Amino acid sequence: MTKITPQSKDFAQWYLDVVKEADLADYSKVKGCMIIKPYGYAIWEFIQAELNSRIKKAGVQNVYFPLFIPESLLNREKEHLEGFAPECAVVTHGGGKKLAEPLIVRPTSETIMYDTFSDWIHSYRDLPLKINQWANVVRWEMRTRPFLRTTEFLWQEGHTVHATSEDAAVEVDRALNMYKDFDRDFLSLPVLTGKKSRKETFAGALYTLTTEALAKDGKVIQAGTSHHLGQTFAKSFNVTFQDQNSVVQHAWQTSWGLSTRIIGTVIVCHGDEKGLVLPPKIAPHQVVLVPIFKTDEEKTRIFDELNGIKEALEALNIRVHFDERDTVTPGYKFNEWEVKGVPIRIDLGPRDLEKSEVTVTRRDGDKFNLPIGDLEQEVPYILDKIQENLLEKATLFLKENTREASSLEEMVKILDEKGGFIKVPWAGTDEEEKKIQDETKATIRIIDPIKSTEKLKCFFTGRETDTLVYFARAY
RNA sequence: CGGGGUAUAGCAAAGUUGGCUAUUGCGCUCGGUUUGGGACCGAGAGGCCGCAGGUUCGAGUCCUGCUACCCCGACCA
Repeated sequence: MTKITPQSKDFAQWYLDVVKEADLADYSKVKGCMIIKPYGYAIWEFIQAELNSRIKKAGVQNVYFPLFIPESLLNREKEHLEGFAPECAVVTHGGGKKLAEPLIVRPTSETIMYDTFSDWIHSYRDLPLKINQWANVVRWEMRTRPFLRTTEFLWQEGHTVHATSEDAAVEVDRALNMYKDFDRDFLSLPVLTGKKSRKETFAGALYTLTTEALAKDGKVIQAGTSHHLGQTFAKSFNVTFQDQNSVVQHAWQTSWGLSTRIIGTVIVCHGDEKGLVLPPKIAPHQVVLVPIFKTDEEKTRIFDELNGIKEALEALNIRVHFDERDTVTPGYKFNEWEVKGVPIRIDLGPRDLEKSEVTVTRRDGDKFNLPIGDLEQEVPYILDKIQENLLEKATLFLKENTREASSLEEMVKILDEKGGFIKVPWAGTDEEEKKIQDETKATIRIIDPIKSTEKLKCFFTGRETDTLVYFARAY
């Protein structure tokens, strides 16, 4: 593994090294597509399971819609089409024959779902409709990186339909807060949340809310989004209902999603010079046991002891892996599990055994000894501590790297030297935002939901404003 | 799609003005010694030198074309 820190200029290389050495994913034969390997997929399964349960608690049901979207359906909503058409994969042949109508491999499922919703929804009694699907989508991106941006990726997409704009807005907020809480509680990731600027809003949406995380190289990454779709799609797809007064109305819709990119986000936010660092809640192995011995007699005693520890910890629902391999040395194992980000390593050798102790190494810091008898009490506590500590460190990093600027020059200076978020008063137009992007590569990541109580001067135009925005360079 | 770069074993590389059986390290297999921070010795297996043409007695090496991938931009979750 290249010995570069996540803060260094070679961050891109460090990232690729971590993905490879931690055995998360491989390249495939198709450019931009990746093979998610067992260790990486296990992480995704923990993310899925937890988020799925939170989605269901919100009264949302799972469904599955087809991979293919008839071209005419995608064309139905103009803004949406313009946003996605350039990056669509299109199937023109099937069964050896040219198709009468090309099929789009879904880049997202609004169009195919909403065409069906128009059949499902007739009355206000059919609302709200809340569904979600776990699926793969394809977007023909020009530049890809494992997890952070791949041609095909996995995600969940939630889609809800409501009778009023207010009801839809509540759902948009709920989804955003679900992501925010999930990121914090489960992934130890603090995120900034707020509205996207018009330029960054989802194609066809009224407005887009987002969660933005800060990577260790000072760049920012969109981790999950929630869109208020207004009645745009409802009008294009005839999603209508009769209200209590027998009046036919267009419905109000939302969509929200979180993808495998979140794994990349965990890597760039928690990783260090030794490799991956996993929050315990998504670690495939929360504890790895490494035996150290010379003689067969020692091996027998140490294996017995470790098997006992494994059983005791597993009874507490802790995911334990006993590394029994005799083909590699303990030193090799130490490094391998560090690269793979395992939260706790427990070593047991003859010296420890004599004192009825084990050597415990925390991936996020200390190494210390513990009496074997204390493990059942201590290990769950240490796992919690690691989960908390990662959040604390990331929160501090986010705080330290969120700065203010009073001019464009000052913003660029900070971005060049340190990166991070730059909080500024803003009254610019879409064109002025584009101009800043062209000159500085920074975009408005979020508009602060909290308005200033006093009048401020826009850092770029000098115009009066009460709006604050966060600029950053993003992935 | 623009700019730059690279294609030699699973991975990383060397290969001189064209010359003999294509080399080295890591990894892999077998045997032995090891084992508290990526062990050591010995013996092996593994190659369409990216693809297609051309020049030549002779091409990994020179020429032409193609393709793929990587990096930097534009596009994006």
